Order: sequence, then structure tokens, then C-alpha cells
Amino acid sequence: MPYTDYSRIEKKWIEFWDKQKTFHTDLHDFSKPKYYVLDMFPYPSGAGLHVGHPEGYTATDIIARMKRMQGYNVLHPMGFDSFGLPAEQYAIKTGNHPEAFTLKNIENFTNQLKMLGLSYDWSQTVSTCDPSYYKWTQWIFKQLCEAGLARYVETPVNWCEELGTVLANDEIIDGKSERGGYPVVRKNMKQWVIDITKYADRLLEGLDELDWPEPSKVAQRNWIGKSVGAKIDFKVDGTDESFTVFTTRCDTLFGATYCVLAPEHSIVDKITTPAQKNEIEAYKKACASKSELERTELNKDKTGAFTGAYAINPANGNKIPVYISDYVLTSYGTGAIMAVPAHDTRDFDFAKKFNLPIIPVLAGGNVENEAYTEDGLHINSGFLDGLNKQEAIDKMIGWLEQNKCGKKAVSYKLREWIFARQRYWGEPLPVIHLENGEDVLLADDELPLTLPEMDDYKAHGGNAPLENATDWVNVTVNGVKGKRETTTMPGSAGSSWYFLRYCDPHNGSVFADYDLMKYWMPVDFYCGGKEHLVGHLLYSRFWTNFLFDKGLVPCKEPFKKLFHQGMVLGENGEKMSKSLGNVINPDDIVRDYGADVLRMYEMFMGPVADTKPWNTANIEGVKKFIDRIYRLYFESDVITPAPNKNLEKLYNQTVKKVGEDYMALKVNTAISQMMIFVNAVYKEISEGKNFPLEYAEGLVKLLNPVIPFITEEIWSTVLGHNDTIAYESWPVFDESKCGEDSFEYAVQINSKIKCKLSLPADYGVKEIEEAVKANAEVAALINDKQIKKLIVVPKRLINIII
RNA sequence: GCCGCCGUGGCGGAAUUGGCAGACGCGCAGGACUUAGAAUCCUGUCCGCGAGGGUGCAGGUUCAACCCCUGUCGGCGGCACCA
Repeated sequence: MPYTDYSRIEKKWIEFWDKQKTFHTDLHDFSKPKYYVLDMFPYPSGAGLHVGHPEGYTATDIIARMKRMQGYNVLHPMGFDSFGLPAEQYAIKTGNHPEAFTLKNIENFTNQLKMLGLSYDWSQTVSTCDPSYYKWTQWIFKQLCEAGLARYVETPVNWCEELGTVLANDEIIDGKSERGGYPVVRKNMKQWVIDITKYADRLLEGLDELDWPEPSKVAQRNWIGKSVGAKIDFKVDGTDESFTVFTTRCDTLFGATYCVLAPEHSIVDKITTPAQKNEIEAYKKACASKSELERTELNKDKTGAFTGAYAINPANGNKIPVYISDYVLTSYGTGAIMAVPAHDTRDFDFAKKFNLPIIPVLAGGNVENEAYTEDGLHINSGFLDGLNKQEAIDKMIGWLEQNKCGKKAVSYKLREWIFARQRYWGEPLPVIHLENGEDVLLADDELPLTLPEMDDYKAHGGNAPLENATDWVNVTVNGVKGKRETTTMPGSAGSSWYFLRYCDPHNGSVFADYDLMKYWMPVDFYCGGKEHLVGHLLYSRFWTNFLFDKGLVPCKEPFKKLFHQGMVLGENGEKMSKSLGNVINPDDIVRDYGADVLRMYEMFMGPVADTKPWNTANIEGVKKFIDRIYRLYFESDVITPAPNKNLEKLYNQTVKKVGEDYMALKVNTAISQMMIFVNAVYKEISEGKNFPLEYAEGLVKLLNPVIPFITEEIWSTVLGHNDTIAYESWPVFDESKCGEDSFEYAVQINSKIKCKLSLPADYGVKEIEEAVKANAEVAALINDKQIKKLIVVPKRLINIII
């Protein structure tokens, strides 16, 4: 059966597209409106593609193909986020270079992607581990250094002994490393950080103008975590020392009955009284050795130690004790809090444990057994008594500023971006630490700083693997001896600007030409998983904003419209995983059914945005539909130029719906509409009618974005065209031919459907009312009851209340 | 604990966003073609014999609720002492 063997057709068109450079984008051609549609580039893992990849890639491919046909200049590139831990682990295990392994995987991925008929321009691809690419990653890092945003500082980090590296927060799950599940501890280390918090407000404001899913905006806002409050200074009684706390509820200051400092707070040693010294030291030690896991596990039970010092509550002059506790974090606010146990659950727990006074300052609760965290008018609060929350906050801020012991302040959850990994397989930082204590950046013409060849990729002790490359590490700058920085950049470095590089991927003198970016940026449609919301998507926005400020990029925001494809679950409704044995390999599906079937099936499963289970049985249904299309064109001779009025309306409706649904990535309903149309064509044929050439060509064009192989084959073989269908003009519809002439109204009596009534579609309310009243069937149903109300909605329904 | 998403036939999913619930497909049943099967082509298919009842459950708003509101149960994802 010829129509079940699509592999010949698919092979033919892959070669054709390659040879003809069908999908090559001339980046310098500004003659048409542009459309930049981008997938988040993959990490080229050794396992190859899984079925989740083709879902997102087919979705964007549909948009790219449609936009080309609609006359846009389309940039639809693909590349590889190719630095990363798996290649390094492979290198450690086998002693081979991670690059060779990575390049092999990239080749494999590329072949798999080509096999799927994705219309990427493979001559303009990008790979983050390519020195000609990471040269510019290093260059951008330099710009960040020069702007004072990248700094070499002592910071607490998540250290994983087993992996021998620092991990980002999102690489830790339940206090263990995401990879391998090894324990992670906190440790102070001197390393490179980038202060993304300087851009926190910009990143917050920028969200407003973006066409992103609202939940994704919410997630970024929460991650940035801006809180507006006040900083309040507390003097330490009997000393010249003081510390500052951050609070969002300065109005509860009268209820602050003690203060708590983070154990790492710099003032702790200065204020601790001799009598408390041992206790404080012991507690600090205990905290330092606590792993991330222990900290999270113990979050119910409060611990702490008394410094022996007292602070003065500026509102009422009361002497209140100062404690240290690890429930106060150095990394947020000022690392010190005023505790208001009456109205904060954590403070309440701590106060109960250490027997500290609890004074309610908000009316309405009972603070005997738990903190009262609702709102209430102020009590026990001097000049704030009787005020509500906002009034009291405003008044207190005024009072603090007047008395010079505090001021309005903002705090963010967003932390500095730790820009260093103790790994080999990443971009080297272009920095030399000189013996004289100076740190120097490499000159532009010394970039890229490439990775040295090594025999041993494993880290030893707490050192980065690059420490082993002594020839590379030890350098002399103007007679001064120095050592290269041996940590490398995190994975998210290279992926924070790759979308810019696609505008000009081969440029050797600048990361991307400004005019090219001016034309192509921003990305019009960006598709990728939700898991990158707070990492990659935030860092990319930050870098683009930064480069915009430097005048190097023409737009602040890189991704105008964002779309998340949903996850594809296994057939049992659970996440696909090797251990559950429910992994579907796309290669197998392509081999057994063909790429068109895989593409269409993945689109027909449900809306691209939804999480949905795989269902092999349903593939058969899609295959049948494609077979049906094949037979319609190849085995029937009903395609003639003559018009066929019977199909006119449905054809126009189909063109309209398919275009709309593709853009919204509700491809499933677009496909079902085309099934309806094909069914109607078959019906015409069975009645001896023809399939008009215009509609036959239109349908092939509508189908092409989803099933490019078979439609190219039909376009050339059956419809006799010499060139690719890819740039043929998109079918147009006539709105006036989409509507029905008549509408079948459901007639409800007391909101229950009783009968149907067919009326002309252009009838207004008045005409419908008259027709209803005149209708005998309706009259019989009403009997002779009184009509209390008559609700008529044209093209919807009729409801008669009696 | 907090934030976000989702609950519709035997299954994947539709429903013009407040207007005939179940489009389209799978599966199933019946028929045609066939010596027979496969493939293909028709027809039927939410439950109930029926009046009716149905969108996780219980309420509410409305002439009208899968859709909006309140509460509740269940599943998924993210964050986690953020002052």
C-alpha cells in the first residue's frame, strides 16, 4: 500500500529542502515585515530527543511556516545550550574530552530535528560551547564588570562536596543536589556574583508591556519579591553600636518585644556580653555546619541564643533583648528583625520557646495561643491608637523620618546571581588574579579565552578542575605574576543572550550587528517550558536590559510573546521516566508512522499549552486522516477547476478557523476543522460532485504547517508545481461567505429546551419575537399561559418565561 | 504553609468565554464491499425504557452557569522561616 510508506517521501523532501536552502533566512533582507519565532534551545543530551521536544518545536514550526506563507520574513533558528554537567561527568568517567561528546550529541540532535521536518535554517545555528560564541559571552561579562554589576566577593554558597561544585538554588531539591541527590551545605566562598537586584525594579516594570501568560508574570513578580516597608535603627543599650531592621509592618513597632539577628550578622560579636559568649559561639557553630536539608527540615522548631545585649525600641524607649536565630536570614532584608510575637507566627513561636513578652498592638485577636495575623485597629501603640493599617504605617514612617531613626525602604527576595561553578565544561571567566591583589580583565583581543586541554577533569579538594591545568592557570601580566580565575560561568550565562546572536550568528567583530538586531529583535514568539521562568527568562531579560542601557541592543525586553508548551506524560498519565518504563521515543514513532503523523498527532493530543498523556491508540486515528488526505489527492480524479457551491461556506469557515487556531496554538481544533472539511469533500465525491482546484490547493496550504512532507509531495506531484509550497501565499477567506443563511434556534420554555425553530440568520430581536409568537408549535407548547418575559438573543437562543 | 494550574462520556479532548454540553478523533456496536480477513466506505454511540438527569462535591447569583461568586474535596507544578 503506497500511502502507508511515507519514509520515501520524507527522505526526498529533507534532501530537497537542504539542497535548495529552502529555509535559509537572508538576515540582511529588510524588505518585508519580520517575524522572529524561537524555541528555547535544548541541552544536547546523550539520550537524544524525547517526545516532549517535538511538541514545542512543531508548534513553533507551524507558526513559522504559516508566517512565511503570509509574506513575513521569518527568523526561525535552532541551536544548542551545550555547556553542562552531563558532558563533564561523562568526561570524568571516560577520560574523553567533553567537547567531542557534546559535538556528537549535537550532530545526533540535528539529524533527529531534520527528520521531523522542522524548518530551521541550519546554516545559521548557534552553540554556546563554541569559542566563537562564548567569546562574546565573556565579552558581555566584561561589560558587566566594567559597569560594576559583576563583583568578586565573599558570599555564602550552596556547596556540594560530592559534585565538587557550587550549586544554584534551582539546582537543589529538598536540600540535596538535583543531580545525584547529594547533600548540600552552606559555605562562604570568594567568587563572582552579578548583582541582578540592581535591575529588580526594571524587571518588574518591564513585565507590564509583555504579552506573557499572566501566571508567568505572577511567578516572576513573586520571585523578584518586592516588599515595601521601612528600615528602623535600634541602638544597643549601653554601647555606641546600633543595627537596622527591615520590616513591612513598622506600624507594629510598639509590639516589638525583642530583636533577632542572623547568626552571621557582623554586629553579633561586638554586642555579645562576656557571660553569653560561649552560648553564642556554640550556636553560631551549630548553624554553620547545618546543611541546607537540616535547615528546611527543622523549620517548625525555633532555636536561638541570647546575646546578653538589649536594644532600645525607638517608639517607647523600652529595653528589649537581642537574640540570634537562624530563622533570620542574612540574605534577606538587613539580616536583622524586630520581633512582634503578637502578630507574627514565627516570632510568636520563638517568644513562647524563650518566654518573651507578647504585647498585642492590633485589636481583634486573642494572642494567648497563637499569633493574630489579621488586620485590626491599633491598640497599645501611643500615637497610632485607633488607626487602621495604612494610616498607621504612613504615620509611623513620618515619625521615624522625623526622629531620624528610620525611613521608608524596599526589599527584594531576588538574590545576587552567583556567576561561578567549580566545573570544567563552562565558559572560562576572562579574569586574572594578580599576586599584588589586583584583579584584571583580559583585553578584548585576548578573547575568547579558551579552555585548556586536560588529562583529568575531576575537581580535587575544594578546587575547581581548572586548577589542575597549571600551565594555563599561571600567567604573568606586565611582569607581575598571577593566576587565572579557575571557576567557569554557570549554564545560564550562554543562554542569556543567544537570541541576540541568531540575528547575526557569524559576526566576528561584534556579538551582533546593531542594525540587524534593530530589525529582528525582539523575539515575536518564544516557546519553552515553564521550568525556565525564574532562571533563564529572568537572566535573559536582565542581560538585554543591561545591554540596552549600554546602547548595544535596541530593545529592553527580548521576548514580546511567551508561550509554554505543556508536558507530555506517559500513557499511564504519569511523568515519563526510565524507571516507570513509560518513555516514548520519537524515533520509533517516525520509523513506524512517519514524521507527519508524529507532528500531527502531537498537535491533535490537545492544546499545546496543556499537560496531556500520550496515547498510542490515537496515533492510528491521525494516521487514518493523513491516509485519507493522501487518497483524496492521489487516488481520486475529482480535482477540477469547476467551482462547487456546496463547499464554499465550509471552505471559508475552515480557512478562517485554521488561521486563528494556529496562532493561538490550538492546533487540535484546527485539525478537527480540517477533518470536517475533508469529510465534507468525501461526501461530495460520493454524490458525484467535484473537489474544486482552488479548495484543493487551499487545503494543502492549510495542512502544510502541520504535515509539511506529504503536502509538499501533493503540491508537486498531484498539483503539478515545480517549487516548494513553503512560500506560496496563505489562503484567504471571505467573511461574508463564512456565515450561515439561517440559524436553528433552540426554543426554551422556562429555560428548558422544548423545540427548534429555524429562522433567517439576519433576523433581529423584533423579527425573531414576531416569528416566535406566530409559530404554531411554540403556541401549542405555551398553551394559553401568560408570557411573562421573552428573551431573544440573535444567533444564540430563545427563552420564553411563562 | 504560601503561590500558580487543572478536575467534562469507556478514552484524548470540544463548547463562539454567561446562551442547544459532549464538536473532532479513538474505542465500541451494526451494516456495505469481500470466499474470508486486512484496508476502505456508510450508520449509531453521555446516562436513563421513560418523564428526566448530567461538566469532582455543596451552596449562591442569573431567564440562562463547564464558564462568575462562596465553601469543600482531589490531582499536578513551583517556592519554602522573605520579616
